[in-house]
Amino acid sequence: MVVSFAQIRASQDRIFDEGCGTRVVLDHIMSKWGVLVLSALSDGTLRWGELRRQVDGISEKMLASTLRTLASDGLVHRESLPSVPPHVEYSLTPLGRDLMERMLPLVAWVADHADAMVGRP
Amino acid sequence: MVVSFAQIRASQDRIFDEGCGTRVVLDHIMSKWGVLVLSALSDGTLRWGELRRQVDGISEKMLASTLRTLASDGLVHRESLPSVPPHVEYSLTPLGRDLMERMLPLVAWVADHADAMVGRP
DNA sequence: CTGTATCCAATTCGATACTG
DNA sequence: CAGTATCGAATTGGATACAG
Repeated sequence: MVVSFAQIRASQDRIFDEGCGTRVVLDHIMSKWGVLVLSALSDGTLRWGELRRQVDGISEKMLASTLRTLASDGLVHRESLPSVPPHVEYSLTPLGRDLMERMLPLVAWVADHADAMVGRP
Repeated sequence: MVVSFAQIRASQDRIFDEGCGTRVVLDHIMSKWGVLVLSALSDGTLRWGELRRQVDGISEKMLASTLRTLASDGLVHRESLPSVPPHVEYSLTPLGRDLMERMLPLVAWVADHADAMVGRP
């Protein structure tokens, strides 16, 4: 198990340089909306409208853009059912579930400690 | 151990609403530069100039702003040694180390998988 | 060495309106 | 229902210069 940042850096040269894959993916999943969309989907499949309601404050533009990014990263699966009216479902891919196994403990920690942290002098 | 997003949500009402403490802290630590600064500090104390070199691409403005935010959240400790020329050291607080215990596994996962993810069709 | 101040460019983002 | 298109506002961010 990796426990130090030095170990992570050692695993590959220049792994945290600007524009490298690691930085790009970090920007996607650690973005304002990325975390929330991924977290919402970690409970199971959701439709477009359900996602929009669960992720408080997200605009349609940002939801569409976030979903496209996460899907192209292979973290989110989009399934369009051929019906009228349209019915589209979003879910985590196996890769996405693997990621959320690491992310949820972090989100849980923040939820636990946030109120003691904000507004400090 | 919390494993589902539903459990996290259940722990407090409206915990993921816009403007709530959880969202504010998430924005700080999951920000573009927040992750990288915290990661760099997780290896130990660093001076201003060392941080600037280790976090590739960060501007002085963003480094200053990121450090102020993380310090006011109680995650980073700033120690100014009274010498000429000035010598200032930054390190994680116990709270910051606690956080990084959850964040480093996530960063390590991304470093491992990023190159297989970016540039997918 | 460790920052702060200022200006300006780039990007993000939200509201609104509209389509299949 | 599930998006796309467009616009302008707001925010972010970098370069530079400078101060303690």
